Amino acid sequence: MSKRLSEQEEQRRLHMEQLRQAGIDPYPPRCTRTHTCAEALQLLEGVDGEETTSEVVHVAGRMMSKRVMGKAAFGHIQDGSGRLQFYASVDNLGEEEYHRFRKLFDLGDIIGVAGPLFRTRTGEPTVRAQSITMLAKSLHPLPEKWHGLKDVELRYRQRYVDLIVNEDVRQVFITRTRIVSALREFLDARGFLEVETPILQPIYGGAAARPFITYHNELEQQLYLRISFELYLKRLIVGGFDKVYEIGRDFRNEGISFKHNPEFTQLEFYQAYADYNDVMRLTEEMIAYVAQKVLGTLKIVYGEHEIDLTPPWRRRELRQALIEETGIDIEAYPDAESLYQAIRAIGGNVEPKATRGKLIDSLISNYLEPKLIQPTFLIDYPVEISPLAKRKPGSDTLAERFEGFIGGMEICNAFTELNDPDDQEQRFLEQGRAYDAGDEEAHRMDEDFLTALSYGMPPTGGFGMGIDRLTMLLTNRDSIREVILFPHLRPRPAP
RNA sequence: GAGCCGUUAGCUCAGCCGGCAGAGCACCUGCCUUUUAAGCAGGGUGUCGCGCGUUCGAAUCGCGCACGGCUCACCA
Repeated sequence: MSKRLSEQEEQRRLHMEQLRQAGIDPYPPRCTRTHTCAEALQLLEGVDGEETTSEVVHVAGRMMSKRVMGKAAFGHIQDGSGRLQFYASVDNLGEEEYHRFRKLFDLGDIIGVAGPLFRTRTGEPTVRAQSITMLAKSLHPLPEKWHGLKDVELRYRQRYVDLIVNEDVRQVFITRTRIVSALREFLDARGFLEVETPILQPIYGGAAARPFITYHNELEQQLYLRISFELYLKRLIVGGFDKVYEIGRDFRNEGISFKHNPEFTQLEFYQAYADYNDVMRLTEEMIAYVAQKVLGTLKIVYGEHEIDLTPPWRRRELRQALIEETGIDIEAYPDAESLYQAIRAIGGNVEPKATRGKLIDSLISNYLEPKLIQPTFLIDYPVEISPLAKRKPGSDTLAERFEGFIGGMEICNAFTELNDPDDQEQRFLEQGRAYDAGDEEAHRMDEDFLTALSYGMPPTGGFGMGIDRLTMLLTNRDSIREVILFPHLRPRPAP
């Protein structure tokens, strides 16, 4: 511990030492707490004037302010329920305890305050402290009380400090938890069974992404962190669970951006005897339910937009939407080369060696996605970029797939699941050829999954949604890092 | 991966056509028994991200590096 301490850190360590010399443990094992700050405030509800309640409350929390006026002082403590003012004075505490508080208790310390409640002459509910105890000494000064902590890097690296001083950040993460709860409520109420499937998988699949690779020593086996839950949840549909869902973490070894984190939280659900039309209806109902439950409204503000989540949402055929927005009819360009030329002709900047599927995807993300502010389902995607979706009846080229967009972001992806094992095998083989041709994100062959399908999977509708992005929408945040408690950053450089 | 911007006190930020390191909050000393961004008087506590260079002299100019942010690429 040769780390240089700042003046303020030295000061706090000195205060801690002085407490010890006075026989006070700066980190006592137990404390007395009878009320949270919010519960204490409730006690004064309906009590008029400066009347003092006779009941003594023991509250505890982090000291966030301290205003000393000679022989008396005010301060606030903050716990998980809120803030509460306390009043300390020589009269109530006695000389020794008052001066100990005044000199040795610093902003940020976790303290306990006990005493009756009263209102100050400005009406603020306040604990008249009969005792103030140290519960945990804080050895670092808190960020500035008025501007809070703004440095984005510090906010992410030391999220706990961010949470202490930035109330709006706290609220975002409380909202996030409520969103997840509301999703569970919605699905549980409809008979969905929540399950847990492997995170370590021998073959990754269910999405197009590069995986994280790891290794099990005992099994002498290479394993992948899952990029989706899809293939395992479908095995459960084969097994006879007609409605299943999972909420958990996916891992994709890809770039980081305002809407991408290497690990992110996904909801997937699968419903037997349903198709993508059923799933669309369920989706808009589910999002509306969550917004109503968490925000109390279906009209949300996202950046400069007001978004109305009221069902039904607009359905647009992907092909038609692309014609409207780019003039390009993808059906007229059956191969990568001709589509590439068409995109170049409208001034698009695309990779020359991209596959046709990737070209279509870049059209979607460059020309459609940013414009899809109000909730919209883009429906009927090309089969070649939908290797797990069932073909649309009467079409060789389209699959029964939709993606939901809100606020210019892709929120979810769903389809009528492909349950024909032979067709699925052919799709895997095509994907395998793409992989061999250099597409690292092409889907891998999964024999075990094919075996499962060959036992017979009922017609099924499936759905996947990024919960982080949904949280961004419902909390009006413009970066995924603002809704992930501990986003990934490069290691802090050595000092 | 590329371009642009940023990194100065514990925090929020000035200073940047080279010339003594600054403010507010926080902190320290003193005063103050109903304050709440308490107040009054005094005190600057610093590896100006790191390294190299230019210069009589670098927080300031140049180059390199690190970390972060934004945009783009990538992410069906």
